[in-house]
Amino acid sequence: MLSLKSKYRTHTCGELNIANVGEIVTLSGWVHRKRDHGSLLFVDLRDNYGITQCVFDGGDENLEKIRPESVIKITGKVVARELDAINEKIPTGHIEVQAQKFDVLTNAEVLPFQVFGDEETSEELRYKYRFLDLRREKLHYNILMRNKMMKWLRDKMWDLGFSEFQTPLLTADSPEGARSFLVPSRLHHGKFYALPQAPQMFKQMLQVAGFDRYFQIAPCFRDEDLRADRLLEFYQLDLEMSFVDLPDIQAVGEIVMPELVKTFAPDANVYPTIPHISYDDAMLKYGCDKPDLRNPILISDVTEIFRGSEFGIFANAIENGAVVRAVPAPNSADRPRSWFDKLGEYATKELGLGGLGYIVFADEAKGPVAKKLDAARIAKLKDIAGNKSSLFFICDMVDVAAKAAGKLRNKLGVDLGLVNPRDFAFCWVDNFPFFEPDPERGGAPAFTHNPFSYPIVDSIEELSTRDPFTIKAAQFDMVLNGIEICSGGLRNYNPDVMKKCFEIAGYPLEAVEKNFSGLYTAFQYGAPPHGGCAFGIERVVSEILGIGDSVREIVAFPANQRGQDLLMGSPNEVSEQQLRDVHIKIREKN
RNA sequence: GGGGUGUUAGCUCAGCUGGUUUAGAGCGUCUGCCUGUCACGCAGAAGGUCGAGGGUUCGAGCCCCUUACAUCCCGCCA
Repeated sequence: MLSLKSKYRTHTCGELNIANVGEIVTLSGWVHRKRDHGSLLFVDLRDNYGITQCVFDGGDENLEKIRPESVIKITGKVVARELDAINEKIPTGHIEVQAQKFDVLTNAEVLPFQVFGDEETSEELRYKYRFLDLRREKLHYNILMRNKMMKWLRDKMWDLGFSEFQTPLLTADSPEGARSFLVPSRLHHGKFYALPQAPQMFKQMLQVAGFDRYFQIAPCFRDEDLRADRLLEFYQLDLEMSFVDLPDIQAVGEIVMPELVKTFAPDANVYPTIPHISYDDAMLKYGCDKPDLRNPILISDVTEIFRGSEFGIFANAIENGAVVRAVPAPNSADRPRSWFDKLGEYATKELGLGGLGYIVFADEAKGPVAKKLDAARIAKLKDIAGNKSSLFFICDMVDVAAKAAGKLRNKLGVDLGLVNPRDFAFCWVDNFPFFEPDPERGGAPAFTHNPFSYPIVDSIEELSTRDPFTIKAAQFDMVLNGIEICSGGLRNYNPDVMKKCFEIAGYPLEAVEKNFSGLYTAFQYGAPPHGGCAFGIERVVSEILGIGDSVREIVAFPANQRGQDLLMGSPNEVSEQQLRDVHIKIREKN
């Protein structure tokens, strides 16, 4: 490693210990904290590597005036602390530097918020002064951990035999998926580049070019509204492989992801197996396509139990095509009435349901729903719930009921303390439908995922003749603790199959050539069967660091929720000349 | 595009049913004191258009309307 010594320091603020006692050292760093005792003054000096206490015996008027976060250089002698003065909280706590002289390198103004401590501050202020925010212990640590994980992932991919590539950032807009960021072209009047939503077509092209195994830690851009778990620009561990089947691709995730978690979260309890769950099963049992397997609650379909029952609201709705989903709440029978009322309020307010029926199984079945049901039906429901538990019912059309049940399942998991945050449960979700009904086109088939994935059929004949809604995609997601961390699959590398798929999805044949011309052309000249996937770096890293959804906590310079960078002032206006150069005229706001 | 929540000192927040004179607290800042602190301590001071505008009222930080901004969610998206 390159030496950290310079004219500013002989050591860092994190390395001095009892072995250095007696040495004359020079340290440089930020004034983390001052404790002024008059003619005795303590300064905690901080740099990237740690904190060292420096003592000024006799005081110093100039130093007393130095504000926190000023940068100073101190020279002095390392001395052992008295036994009762040792600070076990920091690695340098057995020594201190008896300062002999100091220089102020730069002064700090009064701070907009404190670097020391962990007082909460608004995002607005934190982003405006991100350089201060990044000095704070937690964020500084997060960023460094992210660095380490990136290197680990890169090394791992090399070790697994992948080659690393870079692909263009100024590329062509493609019609699928999210909205692209556009960059106007100066040389080509009225034309635009698009920033890639993912290097999808390039990585497939590299397969056609015969590179066999590709990876890239790729920047991706999507011009969509933001959330806590979404960024305008984010990174994917993107990979693609030739001559593979689904398990060959998934093997990468099976090897890399659990090991990454174990390496960087030594206290983690990583579940030993990674189950495969079909999309249909996930929607039924977990009420979403990204189940959190740490939560033991399983949703059941109880439509048949309520069909023809005395509970008229449900029975009638079932006759009109609704389903009933049951969400058990283990060991909740002795919860007070208010607990159930609050969940009812959650169901109507947050989930938009008409109400939330439930039965409490405390030896007897209790609640308004139970009164309307006969003993046989009650017994079946009790089998699902278990004694000392309660069972919540959601009755609606299948999609609505499934999703609402999923949200209730998540809420119950948290409320009942069933989810351990240091557990890490991976799963694969697969067997996605290839087509879904498009309501805007009268329920005609449309691509469910992207048009790149391969339909699971044996022949073009089968593709042509089968009910399109029964066809599954060679496509999978990897899910960690209820977070979708990866999406991938086998690609549609066969031009004839591709054309047929577009035809079923209602596109004219020319659309294939127009929208995917590069790739479509490439496939005319011998394309290997190939597939791959991409892991969302920020999501994985934030989950490992235990900061959950808030993906911006591991990005050094994130945009705020409105896509602005308050520190650099982006997006900003440009000069008339710059607009002219790229042939742009700003429209009136409409 | 829609909805929830919020906006009071530099920061984090309290402020009751609309009525205690000068709107409070902690942290920070400034001044003074302090030789063993490590969230140092003690004494004092400065610091507020209560987001903005309008309305109701004898009286508004508090109620109503408009608006701006922030944040979270839905749509959208990975």
